[in-house]
Amino acid sequence: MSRRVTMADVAREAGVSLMTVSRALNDKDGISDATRERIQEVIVRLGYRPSSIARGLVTKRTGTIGLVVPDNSNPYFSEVARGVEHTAYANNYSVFLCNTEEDPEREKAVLHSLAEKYIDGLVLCSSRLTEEDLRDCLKDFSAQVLLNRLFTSSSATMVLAHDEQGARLAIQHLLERGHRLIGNLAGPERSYGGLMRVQGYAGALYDAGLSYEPDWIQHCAPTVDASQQAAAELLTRHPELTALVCFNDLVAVGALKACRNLGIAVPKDLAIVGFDDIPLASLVTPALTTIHVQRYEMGRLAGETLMRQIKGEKERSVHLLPVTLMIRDSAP
Amino acid sequence: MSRRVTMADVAREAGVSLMTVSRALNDKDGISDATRERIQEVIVRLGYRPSSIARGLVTKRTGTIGLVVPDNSNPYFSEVARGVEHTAYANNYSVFLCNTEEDPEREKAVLHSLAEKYIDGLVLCSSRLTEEDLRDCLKDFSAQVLLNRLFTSSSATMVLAHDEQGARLAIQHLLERGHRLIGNLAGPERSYGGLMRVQGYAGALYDAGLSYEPDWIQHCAPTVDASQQAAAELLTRHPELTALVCFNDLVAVGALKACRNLGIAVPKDLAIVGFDDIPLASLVTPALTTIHVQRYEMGRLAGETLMRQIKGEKERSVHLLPVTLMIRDSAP
DNA sequence: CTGAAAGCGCTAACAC
DNA sequence: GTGTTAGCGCTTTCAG
Repeated sequence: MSRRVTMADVAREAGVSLMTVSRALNDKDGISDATRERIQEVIVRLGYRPSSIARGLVTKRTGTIGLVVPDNSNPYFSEVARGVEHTAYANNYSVFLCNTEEDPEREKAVLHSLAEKYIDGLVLCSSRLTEEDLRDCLKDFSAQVLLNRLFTSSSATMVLAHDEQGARLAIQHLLERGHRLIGNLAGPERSYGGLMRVQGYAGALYDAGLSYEPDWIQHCAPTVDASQQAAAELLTRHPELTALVCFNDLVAVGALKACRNLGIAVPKDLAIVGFDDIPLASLVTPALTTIHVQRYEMGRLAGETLMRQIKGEKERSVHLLPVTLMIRDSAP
Repeated sequence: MSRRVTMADVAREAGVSLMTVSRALNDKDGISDATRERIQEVIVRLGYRPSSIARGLVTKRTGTIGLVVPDNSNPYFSEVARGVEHTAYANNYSVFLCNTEEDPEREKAVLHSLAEKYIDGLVLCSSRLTEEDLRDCLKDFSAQVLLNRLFTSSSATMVLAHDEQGARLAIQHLLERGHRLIGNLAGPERSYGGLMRVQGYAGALYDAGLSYEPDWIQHCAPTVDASQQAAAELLTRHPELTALVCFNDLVAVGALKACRNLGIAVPKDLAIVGFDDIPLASLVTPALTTIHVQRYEMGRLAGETLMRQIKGEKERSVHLLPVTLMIRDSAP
């Protein structure tokens, strides 16, 4: 590829000045229809592409945003990402996708790299950073939206699923079906969402005048394998449990597998409720009763919110997305 | 956020010239350790971030690549994306992620937008464009890797899964188990991978001295719902079939559901083989026998290949990734 | 070892 | 309607 064609080439070829080309490009007025068309023709003929790099240098706007997620191959985040990307595209923005792989060092690294790219805004998902590190990193960005994490010591805009409410819905559903001994496969110990979900579990039981054994709560990594083992331990330790709420659907599937091994029939012997409603949830057997989280909508909302922020509008700081109970076969 | 700190600020504060700061930044020599450290200190103190925009304008290298996929929420592509992003990160590159949503117009639009961003390279997945449109779009990029599509009239580098071989493995497995009447839920009619998979199906049967009815091949959209309906039609039309190979795992899951409705026992009455081995495959009941495609590795390889291309190395043009048969319960 | 000058491709501000 | 000048923040080239 030889030298790329520049605005100067177009100007020369069309017999006008740089400014006139620039105006034609940006649909500004103060230019006759004739020249506009002539320039347009030259642009097409030469295959000219304006350089958003050069433009960005002068306008201080790059037309790009950053999206940082723990792992794009996790269906939860890939769906969020699609929502963000969709909104960005609709607003003529491009998005940098970065995976942190749950590694705080890597998270800092990608945030620094995004800062050097002079992105116009940032959507940050579920950060592993301490509040201090986070504050330090975020100061490089003028527009930002935090997902799934409440960041108390900042005025950053946040978009959250109503995790606590979701857990409450799950418990209420089980209580209505007569369950009183409800275990909790609670996922990672230090996840903000996980914490809220445990809070909803405890709160719903408390409100019903019931209590739970701390030992009914078992943490585990949010994967099928880790959960399968954790579920086996929990259910062996507490065979009296008649129901299990799970951190998310993957964990619930692990529990399902554990039950199959232990000869526990779901939902007859044990009811299981998941969380998130990823596509998998409706495809396993028995299909999972779970809490539906609007992941695409979450990404979309984060994107829209960010776009408004970039345009300089004031934003309210917390958006709480409602969740709903999906009743399927694992806890009918 | 006030004005961002620039190299000039650092230079002034450190009492040196712009050039010296630039040299310190880029680890060039011709600068004493003392000044280097002093500059480093000032950089940290001021929170200076070099502008990759300004740098890009002069160096013609932006440190960014583009990744275009049909749909990032599809587990196939989200995994490919993770592979690409991982390699990019390891090479200090950032990735623009774009979804085309299978829309050729949108695909052209994102490619144009990426061209204006002056990305250093492009990974393009499974294009819907005609060869002519594609050639036209690709000429804006100096380094490029095409995924899952053979582009005959170009010297572009390509990374492909061995789709035909995969289909052959599936058929051979079924033949070994005595199946002779094998249907094909063949997915979208105009997908390159789909075409190759049908070719493998036909080829393997032909090589075994067997034939198949054209009517045993039924196309459908690659979703669970579309496939469920298509499978029901096919199996009703041809109850003699004893096995079914499917375009991908989602289609296979649709077939599984159709069988459940029709009272067909899998694998006893009908064996089913999927394709891709997405996480879902091992989690449904019965677990899917399927063809494993190394999606992450595909992304990684595409990324590595692109990086070498960017560095100016000559690349061989076609990388064919091997696939393997995963025997599970749907066709033991 | 360090600095001054020029320029990357574009737009903002002001002429004509 | 259109052109001229200056400059965005950096690196390259050439002097010292």
